[in-house]
Parts: sequence; structure tokens; C-alpha cells
Amino acid sequence: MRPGTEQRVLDAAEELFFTRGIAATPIDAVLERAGVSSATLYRGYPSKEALVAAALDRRHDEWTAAWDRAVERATDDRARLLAVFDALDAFRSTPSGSRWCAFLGTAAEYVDAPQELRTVLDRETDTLRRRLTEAARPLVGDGAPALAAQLLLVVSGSLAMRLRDPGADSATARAVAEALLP
Amino acid sequence: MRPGTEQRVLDAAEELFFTRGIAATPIDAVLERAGVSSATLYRGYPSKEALVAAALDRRHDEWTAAWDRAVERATDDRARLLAVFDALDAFRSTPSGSRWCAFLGTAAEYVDAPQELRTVLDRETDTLRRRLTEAARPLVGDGAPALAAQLLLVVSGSLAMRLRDPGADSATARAVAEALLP
DNA sequence: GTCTATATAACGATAGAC
DNA sequence: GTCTATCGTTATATAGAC
Repeated sequence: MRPGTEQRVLDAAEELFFTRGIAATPIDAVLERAGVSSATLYRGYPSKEALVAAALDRRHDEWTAAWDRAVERATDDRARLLAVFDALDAFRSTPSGSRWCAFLGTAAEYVDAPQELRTVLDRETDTLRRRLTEAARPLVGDGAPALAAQLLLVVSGSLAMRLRDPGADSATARAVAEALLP
Repeated sequence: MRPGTEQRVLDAAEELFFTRGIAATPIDAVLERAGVSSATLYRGYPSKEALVAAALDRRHDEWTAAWDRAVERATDDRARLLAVFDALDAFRSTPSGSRWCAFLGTAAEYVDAPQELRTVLDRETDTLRRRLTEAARPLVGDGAPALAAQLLLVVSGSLAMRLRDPGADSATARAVAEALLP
């Protein structure tokens, strides 16, 4: 698949799968949006799930980059740890912003996810946990893994709350997080 | 539909929809499990979504009943507020326990949920918020709505974490909640 | 009230031409 | 590398008999 074509396919897949849902989005909708034929897509990706995995893979990198930018704007250890909530709000308002969370949403739709999906889903959870742990260490030292586990729950809760109240930002999540910090 | 038949249909719907996913569960799977024919089901429910709504409706009552039982076991105001986490663990291990959350899962699968689904989904969120607010009032008075909003996020986060780590219980959620209490 | 049989549509994926 | 055309399957929902 040509680079330009692949870009359009991934753009279409990302926008449709993660705002309308994967099962609710037929492959044909992705094809139409990308302006590509069925045969072309299936030459690049052997299955719908492979396309979802590729879209998630690219998205993982975009998300961590947005997170990096938020951390760089912070000026002390505490703000650097809480920057994940700035990143959450910022990333949501990008063109590729999903309805709630592309990764949790995919995990929710696939009970027995094929290996290619499990890999990228686990990778995102690991990334969240690892980066939160690193950012927590200057504040709580050996307590970092425990605090990171709590913050991962708060982040996930903030994302899940978008399903209950689509208009909410991450202010409540940030307040909860601040109560956990020393 | 006869009472016994309806019971079997709802049992099958609940077990399949909320553990395997709604879109991933064809109506035929529900029919086979319930031992009922297609025509019988569609006489009772005009669509698949109507069946989902009916299953969620019954589940809402089961869930609040389980929550009530957990509250009754508590002996002080603090324990009564935190009893929601006992209820979460207890309800999960019942025969109708879902993979993560029947209500959030349904909200995730339906971007534009039909009215019958929106109604029961909003009702469950309202129930959670209202009951948490009531339980928080003896502890924080006028601060109850704000604390309830935070606890609702923690509850939702605990449920969402089941997608990342299927083996986890609500211990981390409880620790976060305790940090929010006076 | 329940069943058997089937209509109808949509989906994921492929064959073969250019 | 991309397209047109289509295959085979599976999905929701209904018609008509008992």
C-alpha cells in the first residue's frame, strides 16, 4: 500500500472505529471515508482486527507524544505527575479524539481479543503504569508503584465517566488525584 | 410470553450480553441458551435493543439490592459509604456477574443509544450518584455532592480497570476512596 | 404462546482484470 | 498497487402453521 493511501486508511479507521465503535463500523465505512477499495485494504491488512491493531499502534505513539508535551509544560514534580490530566483533555480535542478511550473501548468490544490486539492493549496499560510510576517516584519514593496504581485507576475512571457524562472534563479526576499526593 | 419463558430469556440475555458483549452476541445465541424460538422472543420484545433494555432494567434492581445488603452489613457512616466497594466485589461473583460493567459496556457499544436504552443507562448513573450523595452527607454535609462525584469516578475506574487487569478486586479503589474521606 | 421455515439485508473477505 | 464485481456467511426480524 502506498504511503499516502495507508495514511488515509489509518486516519479513517481511527476516526470511525474510536468514535462510533468497532463493531458498529463496517469495513465499508472505512473504505468510503478513505476513498480506497476493499481489495486495496485487504492487501495491506489481513483482517479488520489487524487494521484496528495498526490504528491503535499509531494512536499509542500520538498519545504518549501528547503526554510528553504536557509534561514539558509543567514546572515541578507535582505538576509533572498531574500533567497526565492536561494531556487527557488536550488529546481529546484533537482530530483523532475518541468518544471515551480507544484502548479501553477496544478491550470492551473484544472479549477474547486476537493476539495482535492483546499486544497493543497490554502495551498501552504498561506505558501508563510505567510512566506514572516514574513520575511518582520523586514525590513518594518507594511508594511510587502503589500511587501509580491508584492514579491509573483515576485516569481510567475519568475516561469511563465520559460514557456517563459526555460533557465532563478531567477536573474531578484531578481533584481525586491531588488528594492522593503528599 | 409466559413468566417462566421470559425468565429464561432474560437470564440468557444477561449472561451472554454482559459477559461476551452485545454486538458479539447474536440473538440466536440467546435463543439457543434460553431454549426459545425466534418468533417467541420477538413477540415479547420488538428488537434486540428492547431485550437489552429489559435485561438492564432487571439488573439495575438486582444491583441496588446487592448494594443494600452490603450497606446493612456496615456498622458506621464511613463503612456504609464504602460499602459500595463490597457490593461491587460481591455482585461480580454472582451468576449474573458481568465482565466489567453491564451499564458502561452498553453505553460503550451504543454511540447513539435508542431511547429505551438511554433511559435505563441514565437511571443507573442517577442511582449511583444519588445514593452516594446520601451516604456521604453524614460525613461531609454540604460537601456530599462533590464527594459523591469523586466516588462515582472511583467506582467507574474500578470497573474500567477490570478491562486492563481482569483479576483485580476493588482494593485499590477502596484505598483511593479512603483518601477522599475526612 | 410457541414453533418451523424463511425473507432480507449487511458484513467480512476474495477473484481476476488492468 | 488499485479497482470492479462478487462470493459465502451471518445477522436481525417476520410469515404462517399448530
